[in-house]
Amino acid sequence: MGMNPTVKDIAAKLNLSTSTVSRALTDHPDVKKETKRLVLKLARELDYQPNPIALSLKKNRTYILGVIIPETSISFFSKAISGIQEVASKAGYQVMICSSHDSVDIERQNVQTLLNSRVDGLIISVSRETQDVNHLARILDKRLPTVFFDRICEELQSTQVVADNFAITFRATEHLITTGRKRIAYIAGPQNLYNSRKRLEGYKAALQKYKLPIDDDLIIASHYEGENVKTYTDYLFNLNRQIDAIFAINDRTAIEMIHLIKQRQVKVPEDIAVVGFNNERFSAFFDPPLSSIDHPAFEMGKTATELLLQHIADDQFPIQKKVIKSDLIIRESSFKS
Amino acid sequence: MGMNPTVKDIAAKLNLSTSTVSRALTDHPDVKKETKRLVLKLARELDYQPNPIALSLKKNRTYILGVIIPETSISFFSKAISGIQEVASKAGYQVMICSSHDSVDIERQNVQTLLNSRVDGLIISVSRETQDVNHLARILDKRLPTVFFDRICEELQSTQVVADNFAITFRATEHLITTGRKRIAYIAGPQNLYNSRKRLEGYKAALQKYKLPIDDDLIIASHYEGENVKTYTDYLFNLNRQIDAIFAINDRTAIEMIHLIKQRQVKVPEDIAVVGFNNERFSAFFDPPLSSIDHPAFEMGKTATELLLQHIADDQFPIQKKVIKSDLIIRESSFKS
DNA sequence: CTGTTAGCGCCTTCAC
DNA sequence: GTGAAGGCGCTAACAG
Repeated sequence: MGMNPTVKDIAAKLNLSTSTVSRALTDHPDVKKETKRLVLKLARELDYQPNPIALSLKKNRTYILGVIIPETSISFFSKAISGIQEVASKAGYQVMICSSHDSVDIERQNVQTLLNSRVDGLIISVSRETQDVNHLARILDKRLPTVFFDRICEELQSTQVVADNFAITFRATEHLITTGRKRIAYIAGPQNLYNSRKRLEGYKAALQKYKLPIDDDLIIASHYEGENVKTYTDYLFNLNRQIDAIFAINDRTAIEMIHLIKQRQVKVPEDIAVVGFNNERFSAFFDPPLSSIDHPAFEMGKTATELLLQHIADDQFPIQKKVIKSDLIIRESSFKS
Repeated sequence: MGMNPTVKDIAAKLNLSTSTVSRALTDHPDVKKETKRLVLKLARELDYQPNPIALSLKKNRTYILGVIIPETSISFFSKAISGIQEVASKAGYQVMICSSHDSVDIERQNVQTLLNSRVDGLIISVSRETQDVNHLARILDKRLPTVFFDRICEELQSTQVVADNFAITFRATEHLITTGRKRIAYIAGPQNLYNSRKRLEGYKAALQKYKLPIDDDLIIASHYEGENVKTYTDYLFNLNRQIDAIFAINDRTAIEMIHLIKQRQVKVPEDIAVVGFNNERFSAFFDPPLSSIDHPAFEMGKTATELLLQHIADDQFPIQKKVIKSDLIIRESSFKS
């Protein structure tokens, strides 16, 4: 094994004490210029790197941030991770990521794992199953700096970073209404998730504003990644309610629905307008190009991390609720001029 | 701060020495049953968790695996990460991920960062820019267990996990040829990457087998994520070579090309057949559904990690080269029955 | 300016 | 069975 050199090794070769070497290495003023020069020279030659484990033990800080998200391979979260990494690494922090796979049980384990690892702070987006939040409350009790993002827990007093869920679905629904749609189906996410609730509220509020009826039959509570899309689609057509628009909780669902709608010889957007959510990289190239909502994943990750670092630096840093703006991208699936 | 209890704390409360407590906690045989019971009980009450930092310092192992990949948010790599995490966490390892953002300079930093963090092993997929591999050779010199996957370095003597790049492009090209295509354009990845080279070889070999000419004008060396797709497409049409098929290095490029081809009133697959690479989640729902190659990302991540863990457990474990099979998924963009 | 001592939390001889 | 001592690598307080 190419063992790493230690302060002791350097001290021995130079006939110095470890303290002097340590001081020279950390640029302490009380070291003779010549001594410092020698130490630094040898350190470079040996490719000395301070052992972060030893430093952690001493300083009781690991310079590691823990992240708990439902799934690394979901595009929203993988982009958020990019944002988290960017801010963290600039600040000299490492990141340790755990996926809950949308299971509370695994989420509980993740919390335990990261607490055991003595991370300096935590960034969390809760699982789809999370209702009981005791394991999360425990973190806050320990006063470990923590930021929730996207899938937050409203009942927990902590810093949060969310998208403008209500406003953006309101705006997208309004877009459908003002372009002449009247019976707009809504494929909702699981209603225990903060996001999904707020988004559904935005949809309903827009209908109300324009005095359109809220028809519960047209609201489908789906799972996250568009399972059973065929079932929903068949259901909507069998209703015989002459729906003229569909607003889906994610692009995956929207795209599969368009596929199924076209198979029925129904036209998009002429007969049915479709809007998705997430603005996936491919959505612009569909036929027709998919209107969607740009969910600011990268920026949410960045902001969450910035806030977390401030909490770590200052334990008096006040709790914050940050809202990141989403963007409605109108393409041909919802409106053809 | 909710300070974590230590062995010392438990020892003090029980009027025992730290050694005894330590022994009780690690289930050492030389401890009186009653003593052990008391220690375990108190440990549970205080929610004692051993400090992994201290353990690391002692054992000179961190139980952390380092991962260096080009970009967390590219779907292939985010799926590979899932596979890595799955195996690692089952074995009690944490994972520390760094993105090189396809830059050698950042990759060098990543190596340094992870070496400094004293990870127990390393999983690497090199950046697009990586030509000089000194920084990677250094890792092997240190005898740090390391596995390369997908984007490997052929010149480095180390364990590797790759897809059957040659075989699968050969097979896809053969599929195009046997369904009647003769002038097949190929959008290649950067040729310094192992994958891209092997794939291009597979394409050429298939043409040769069927005695079709290799026309360099039809081979375009692109970047990873389909930049300049419009330029390539215009170029191919302006060639006036009557191309009847396109094999693209990724689905993103394939899909955008189909979009552009359709705008020219040219039909897919009747006039031009298209095959992509990666089998993205959306590709089945395009119009027409995209033929693609299923690149076994998750499994490659799993396999790489399993091999790494074996290297860590046994430093005599011999170097391995594993090939994971890809799958050709034929949909309507390449063949309509 | 430099060295000695002590301690971060844990485990592992060695001694009784 | 149990305790005391020492050390993993580093730094900070205390002496000179």
